[in-house]
Amino acid sequence: MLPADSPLLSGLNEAQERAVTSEADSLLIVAGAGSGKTSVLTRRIAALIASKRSWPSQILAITFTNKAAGEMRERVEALLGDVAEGMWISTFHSACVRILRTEADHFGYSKAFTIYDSGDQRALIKRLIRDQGADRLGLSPSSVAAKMSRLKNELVDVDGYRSRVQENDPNDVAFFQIWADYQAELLRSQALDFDDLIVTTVQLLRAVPEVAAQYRRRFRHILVDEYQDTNHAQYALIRELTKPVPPDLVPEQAPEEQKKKGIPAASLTVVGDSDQSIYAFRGADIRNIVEFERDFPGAEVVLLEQNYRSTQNILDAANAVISHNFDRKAKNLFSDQGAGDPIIGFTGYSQHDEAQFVADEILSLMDTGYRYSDIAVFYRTNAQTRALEELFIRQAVPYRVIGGTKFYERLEIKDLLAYLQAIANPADTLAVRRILNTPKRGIGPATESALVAHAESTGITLSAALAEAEQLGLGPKVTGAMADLNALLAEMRASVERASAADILSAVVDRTGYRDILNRSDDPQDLARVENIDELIAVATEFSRGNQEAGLVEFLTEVSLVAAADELDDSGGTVSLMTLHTAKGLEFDAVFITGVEEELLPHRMSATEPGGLAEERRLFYVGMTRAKKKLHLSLAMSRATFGEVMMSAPSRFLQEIPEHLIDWRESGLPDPALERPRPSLSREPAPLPRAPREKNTSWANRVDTVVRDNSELELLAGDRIRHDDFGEGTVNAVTGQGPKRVAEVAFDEAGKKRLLIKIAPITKVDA
DNA sequence: GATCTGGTCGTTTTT
DNA sequence: CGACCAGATC
Repeated sequence: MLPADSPLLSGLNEAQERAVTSEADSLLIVAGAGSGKTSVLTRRIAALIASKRSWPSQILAITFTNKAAGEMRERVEALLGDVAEGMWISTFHSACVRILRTEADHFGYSKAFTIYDSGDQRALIKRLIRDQGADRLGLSPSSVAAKMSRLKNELVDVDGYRSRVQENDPNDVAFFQIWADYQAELLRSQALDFDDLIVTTVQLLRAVPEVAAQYRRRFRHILVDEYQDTNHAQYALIRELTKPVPPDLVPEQAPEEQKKKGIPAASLTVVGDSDQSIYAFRGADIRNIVEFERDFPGAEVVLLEQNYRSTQNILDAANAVISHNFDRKAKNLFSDQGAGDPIIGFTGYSQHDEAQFVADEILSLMDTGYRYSDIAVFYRTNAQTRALEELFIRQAVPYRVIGGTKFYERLEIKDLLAYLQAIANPADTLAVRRILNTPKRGIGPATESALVAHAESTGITLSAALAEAEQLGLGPKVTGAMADLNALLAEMRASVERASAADILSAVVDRTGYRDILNRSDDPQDLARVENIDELIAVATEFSRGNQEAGLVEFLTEVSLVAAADELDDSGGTVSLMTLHTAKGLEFDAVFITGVEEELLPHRMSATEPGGLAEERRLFYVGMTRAKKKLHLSLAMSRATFGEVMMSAPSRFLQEIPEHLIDWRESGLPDPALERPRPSLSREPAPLPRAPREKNTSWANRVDTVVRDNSELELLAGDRIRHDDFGEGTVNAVTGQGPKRVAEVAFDEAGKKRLLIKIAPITKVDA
């Protein structure tokens, strides 16, 4: 028991206090958006330790991202000091990797197994499809990957699927064969894909009772965040870990009483909100949370409804939207922060116009004391970043795209990581294949085939075949190239035990000449690649410094499992751009949700899926509830996709928000004759965009195809300039250096803008 | 074996 | 419109 005046309880409301102190064996915390869930979870962990109900090492907490795990650890440490040392706080995937590396010999894998990301997976499946000639059947890598993933999430493995194959469906037969080959290849390469990490852990716990007993005995308190987004395999994992240990499996060194009576099941706390379930497409099963009380009889349920994040206007709008999902438990978030500002709505003519609105609003937020890092822009699909980025660059809005084309997916990064993987795990066929001729050393497809054939016929790994390259009887040049590569790999492997990941990486970059080759290139893209390589080395150096005892394998694990949200950098002065999915669990003072249009949000693809519309609505709800003070909803009347301009209609979700909560803004009209858009579908037509304010010339944001370079243009505060789109204005200030010089201009009609001078379509006007 | 080019295809969402 | 791939050419 905690004393009533414990600092762990200070400032909590009654429900939160119950959630922190409950001693129930199973506890479900239904935590509405912004209800202080993270705080409750960290205090609950701290309370378990402070009240001596648990040692830190007996705690396993599962979070959705590595970043959330890191923050939770810090907060527990802030409450208790470094007793938090032995706790496991991590994502499902990281926890599984940790178990699997420790127990590798129980399932025939090396501790240094490779984790294949979706790119690796795709490449492998593609090769297998081609080998089988199954491409003509309409089997695409993505469809095969999706089907495999779906089955794995349901804990169906290749053997289990064998009896379910539709023999009269050639498609299914081919799929089965590809899947079987895929798993065989992964085993041969000592590799696991993302889904395998969970599945294999479940299988391990089920197959080896001694191992299961060991973890059940260790983890006495298990806490799972974002429980509404767990899939069946993750659910099964939790179930396995929360089973009691029978007396005969209690280890020798355990206390007498445990050996006599066995060890009871661990306590389980799950936190979730079915209104925020947005991952059904990757197997998340909302039933896991809905049926928690049935699965864990006697469970205590705590409902957190008070919101500490947003103003009441934002909550009213969000509540109104989500209430249109039937089949949900009624829940109404409330706040004591007052109504706050109205939500701002905007209808643009194009995505460029919409982007201009976002940029303008960001600028005016900055004037009222916001920092860039307080602001986020959300969208449904990654493709929507283009228009935003284009404009942000031109108008010098510092931004960062979270997720998107991930750093670790870039060609040069994948290449170098493949070296590291091949060094750590010589069996990794995919990695060895990738580096065979990267950088170019004259080992082409023919040589590769010969090498693979040699490996397969003699039953050795591709790495081992490389060491026997002279037996292939190829030309001296190719043979020499293979011998050189082999020597490099052998030398690096010999150093794995003593050298850090950063040292090995640097050695690879130097010895392969990878950087030198890029430096000699005249392609400007290659310059960026060199920078990426240096950044990778910096990441590795930082990792090695922060984790003294960790080596190459640990580094590779870390980079394999980074989540999009992990990239978030809240110290930096940048606006964050991300998908609505990535936004889950985050909060910002000011939020922009863009592209609130039919076909986009809800996305057209969701229309055909059962429950698709409801999930899109939850997605919109998640986005809205990220905002603390300012919420902006914007759309474009037309949107160019595939180079074709399509008209778009306002999202039906806008209809669901009470009119008085939104203050609609209006873009300048390019053509007064043009009918104004009405963000309303049927029912009462909402009196949306009102009459235009003053004449506003800021609509068009045409991409300038003329190569412009104003680097030499000298500008000073007070100068008058003319801009192709915005007309004339006065320069208020010039900041920045060289190509990054920025002019702050007050335009006579278009208002205040920031412009990247180098590329701005401006000329000086004589006063 | 490397590079170029024309054609195809595609956009949900992610660990 | 642009990324990516397969086949043709040097």
